[in-house]
Amino acid sequence: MPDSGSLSVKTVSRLAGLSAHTLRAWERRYGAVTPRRTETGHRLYSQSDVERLKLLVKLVEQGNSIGRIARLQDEELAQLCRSMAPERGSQSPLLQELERQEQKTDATAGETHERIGRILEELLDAIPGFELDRVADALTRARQTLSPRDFALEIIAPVLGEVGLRVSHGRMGISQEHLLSSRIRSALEAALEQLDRGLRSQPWAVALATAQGDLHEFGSLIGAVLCASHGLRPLFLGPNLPAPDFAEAVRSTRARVALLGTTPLPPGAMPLSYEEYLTRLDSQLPRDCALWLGGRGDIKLGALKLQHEVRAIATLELLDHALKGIS
Amino acid sequence: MPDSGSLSVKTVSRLAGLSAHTLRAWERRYGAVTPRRTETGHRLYSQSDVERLKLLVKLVEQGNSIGRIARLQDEELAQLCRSMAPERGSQSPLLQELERQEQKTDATAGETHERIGRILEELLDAIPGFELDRVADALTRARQTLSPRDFALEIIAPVLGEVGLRVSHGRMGISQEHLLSSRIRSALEAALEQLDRGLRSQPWAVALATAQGDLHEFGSLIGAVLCASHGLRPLFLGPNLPAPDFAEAVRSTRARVALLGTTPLPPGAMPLSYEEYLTRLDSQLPRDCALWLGGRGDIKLGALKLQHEVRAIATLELLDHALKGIS
DNA sequence: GGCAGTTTGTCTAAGTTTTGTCTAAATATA
DNA sequence: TATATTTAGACAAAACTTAGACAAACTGCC
Repeated sequence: MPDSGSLSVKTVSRLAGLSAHTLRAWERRYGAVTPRRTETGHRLYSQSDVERLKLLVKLVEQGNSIGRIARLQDEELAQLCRSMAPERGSQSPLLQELERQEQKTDATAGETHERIGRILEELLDAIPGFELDRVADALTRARQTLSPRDFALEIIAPVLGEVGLRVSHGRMGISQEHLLSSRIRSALEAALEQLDRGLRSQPWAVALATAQGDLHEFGSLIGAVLCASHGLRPLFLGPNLPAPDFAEAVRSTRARVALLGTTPLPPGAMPLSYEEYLTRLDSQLPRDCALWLGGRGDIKLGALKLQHEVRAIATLELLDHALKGIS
Repeated sequence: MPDSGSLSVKTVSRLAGLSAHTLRAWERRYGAVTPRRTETGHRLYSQSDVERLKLLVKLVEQGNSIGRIARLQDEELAQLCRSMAPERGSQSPLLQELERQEQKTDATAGETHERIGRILEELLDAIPGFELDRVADALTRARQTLSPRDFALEIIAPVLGEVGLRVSHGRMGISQEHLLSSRIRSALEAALEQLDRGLRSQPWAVALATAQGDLHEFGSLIGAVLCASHGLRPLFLGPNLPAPDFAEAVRSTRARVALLGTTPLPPGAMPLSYEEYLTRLDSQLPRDCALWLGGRGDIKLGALKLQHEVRAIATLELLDHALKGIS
């Protein structure tokens, strides 16, 4: 029985460093610890009770309120204790930021998943009632807690998928969709800008766009975030870009990859079919620039004779992997 | 709850280095941080709140005014902090102070105009060569030096006008235009979000959108920024919104004004003409909601018999004035 | 330079919540 | 019997809340 010691109130009070009165009050009011009892009602504290109490005392001394932390699990207490530790005085903001990023990554995998689930739920829950505050909060929180890559892949992509479904089933209005899209786009752009600031002076690596008439920009935008996450400086040219302009941009910036986002579109939505668009793009693109197709656009590559080798990358996960390969 | 510390006002005041009074004033007046609350109303600060506050304190000490920086995003703060830092270290505090005073006084009214001119030039100069870094810097600087209203009216609107001219004259490529638009939009959205955070809990005042088929969103977006600057909470629904959805959104949010952004478009660009669109919108809009038309769309109002009184507001300056009237 | 208006830190006042401490009476232990 | 522990409840200090006042400093403007 290593952990079932039988320490009395007085002993524990001395060991943990608080009065017996307080000790009992903490138990009565906040359930800070729940020692075993003798048949006659006397408390029997264990060694781990003492440890827990010591931790609580320490945290309270650091300014936490006992009523708020008393019911936390041991693990949560330990974590809180760790996160309270860095109380170094005047650090440069840069260092602070780095530290914060470290803190982010040190969340364990399991927790991350749970958190992602919560954020997803929160987002999808807040949309129907125009609760933009909650949406904004959830997005901000997600962007602060997760890496840009995870933010894009684990939060934004699923949300967009679900939104698409709901809209097509009539379970979500177009105005709600627009509102959410707008917020999501601005969050993605902020993430992209943030990453991009770290890639200045780097050469442009991947140019992204969608074809003329294709207004679905999110695929490319997430693609750009992924590129930047892998250290490949993206040139996000937005949706609806004519082939000559795409080629010209690639030429001017000497990007190594041209990534065209594609979507299954009804015929006639685009002034040129994907096949026609690709033919033109192919002929005007520099020789040493790779041509990638992202997304699930309906394209018959077989019939085309293109100079560039074309690589089709259907999903964002595959793109993530492909980028890992060339970075 | 990984990041949801339970720090009290007092603790945070000690950690961040400002008085509890000031801390609350910053929250009340500028929304510098928004801690969670207990059921009884006591504030619960998180560790990241503390980080943010430390940053704010530092920036305020360096001469920034809290009212201007309190609502900036965390990253913007970090960036601002970095950009304030450069020549520190070897200088005496006295010299720093003198320098700061110089910097302050040299920003007189007359120079605001000159500064606007410089930023404009910088922007238009950096675009042709894909110098996105300079573009981003200029935009960030503009957004930090100017009020959101001035930023939108004095910088963004003229730039967009000039860009439109250049594109139509073939003096600017479409890819450059897309790149710039994307940055501008994200800057405007950031400004909007920043303002919006100060308007939470306010009722929705103005709903903005453009008609189905009209993809020009900048007018409405700037309009939204103007609304927010005047304390009128905007609901920016984005471009390309069908009339029923517009009306539904207005109904759900009880917005007092529906503002439709319009543009002179070639016939056939929109599935419904403005006249048809307006007729539908008019019939579905709540009675007590005003209907405003922004921009220079070509609309024959005379022939229409609408229930709502329609107010046409051709320019952003006029909109600014109209908003002043109802705020 | 002087003047009106805004910004901002500080403070007061009155009321609520949290929390450590204590009392009283009953029971247990040694 | 003397000492410890139990419960329930009382109490007050400390801390927190909001609303508003106020003056110093800063702003833009003439």
